[in-house]
Amino acid sequence: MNWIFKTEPSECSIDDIANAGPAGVVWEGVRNYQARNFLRDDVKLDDLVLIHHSSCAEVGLVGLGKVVKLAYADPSQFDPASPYYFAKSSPENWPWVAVNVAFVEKFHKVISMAELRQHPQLAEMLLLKKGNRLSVMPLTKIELELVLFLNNA
DNA sequence: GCCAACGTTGGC
DNA sequence: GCCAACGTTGGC
Repeated sequence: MNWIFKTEPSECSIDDIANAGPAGVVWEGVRNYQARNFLRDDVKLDDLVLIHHSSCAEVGLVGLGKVVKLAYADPSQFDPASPYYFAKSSPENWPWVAVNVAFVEKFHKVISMAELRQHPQLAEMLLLKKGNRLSVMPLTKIELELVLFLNNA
């Protein structure tokens, strides 16, 4: 499948992913059950991931990554020093998973949500839905291909 | 910083 | 298990 992952660039930007090398970055800190279920059950190796910068000056799609490690226990849930620490997690029983995401490409420009909204083919894109707060969401092949086309347009 | 939308919590 | 109150997300 194909995905959009949201990230705050102050925490993990497309450049950080580019600098992480083939092992990728640890995609940690997902603390929503619906997003967790996608990560755990549906995200597969080599799935392509559009990277979306949120809560920043230039919100939008900034590049492409791919999944290089399947879901495993999110290490941050066990780390009291982490903002993502989850006190109820134990080594035997933990709810939160991480995957690793490696760099594929950085877009020539930030593709804003306003630009995406101009394309009727993207009307059903979850990212554009009102009130959507999922940080991990599926994307159709058509939607992905159109975004990649827009990057080169 | 505003605020709509959604998720979570907790009393009952 | 209902639902009001509260907290968080995240675009604008």
